[in-house]
Amino acid sequence: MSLISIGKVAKETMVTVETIRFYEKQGLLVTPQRNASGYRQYPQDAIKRVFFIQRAKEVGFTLKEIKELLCLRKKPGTSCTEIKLRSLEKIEEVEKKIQDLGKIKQALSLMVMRCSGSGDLSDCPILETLDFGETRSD
Amino acid sequence: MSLISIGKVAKETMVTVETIRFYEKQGLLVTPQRNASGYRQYPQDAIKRVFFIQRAKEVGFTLKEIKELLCLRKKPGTSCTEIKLRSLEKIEEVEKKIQDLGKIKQALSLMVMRCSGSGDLSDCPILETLDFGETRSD
DNA sequence: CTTGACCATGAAGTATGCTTCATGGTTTAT
DNA sequence: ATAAACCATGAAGCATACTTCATGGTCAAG
Repeated sequence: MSLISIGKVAKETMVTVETIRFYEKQGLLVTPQRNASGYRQYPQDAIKRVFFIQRAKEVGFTLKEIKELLCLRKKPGTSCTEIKLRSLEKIEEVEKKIQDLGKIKQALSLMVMRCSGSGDLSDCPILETLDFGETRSD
Repeated sequence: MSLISIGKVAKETMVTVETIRFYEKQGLLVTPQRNASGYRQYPQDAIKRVFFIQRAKEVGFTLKEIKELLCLRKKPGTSCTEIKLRSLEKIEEVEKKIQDLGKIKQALSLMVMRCSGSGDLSDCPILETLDFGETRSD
């Protein structure tokens, strides 16, 4: 039940109050209640939401995409089937990112192993060890 | 051996020639050889490099960070131990991102399951299903 | 009752990552 | 030999995601 101030949300999530107001303007945070003097009053929920935004940002989602993720919900006019479909699309996106990261990690690991070994690390190890396999030879 | 033009690199990697020149200016692509008329001549390698940049960008690395990744190499003055250390740091970063993505995927999957079930998707399913567990109650 | 910490708004400024523009030389096919 | 396609440079413009600034109201402590 207890409502919290914008400063509290900012402190908990380690972002500035300006950023929170910015997210609100961009539609990522629902416009909160105001108290008598016009101060924003957030539900505890808001903290989770800001954390989610931060995490999603760190893995390459834009604010627009994050908004879409946060808006995947049942609105009058959207069918459950539609939400399901869009969620599945998003899951595919996420899986693609996980794969990409896996490849980057593999390349880095290989480099570490080479470093430990007798290897001569020449020009650009990360590129040598890295083969994404998309060099079309047409 | 065969060198390729900037246009070829652009076509293969599906970025614009301007972007490639921009990456060069930012130090992400090594300044290429020039032919008699001043045209850039890239090794095949450049294509891989641009692909790497694109992928790293999609998972949330900035150009500056990508440059660091691409520069993890043996330069006179850097010890193998140092490269190893920095690589291990990068691996941790990558693992953190993979974890974050896993959580986002989990939340999305849960939403899909709810959609399939009899569930009533109320306010914001992604937040309901999502618990990052970092709501400090101090 | 005032000082410092907090809140509000709107507008302008900044960093990143390109994109577009203006201008002009090169190469290739007809 | 000329038009279309490609290359070059530098400067300006643009979208995204904030940050800073200017200005002023609110509130709790001493």
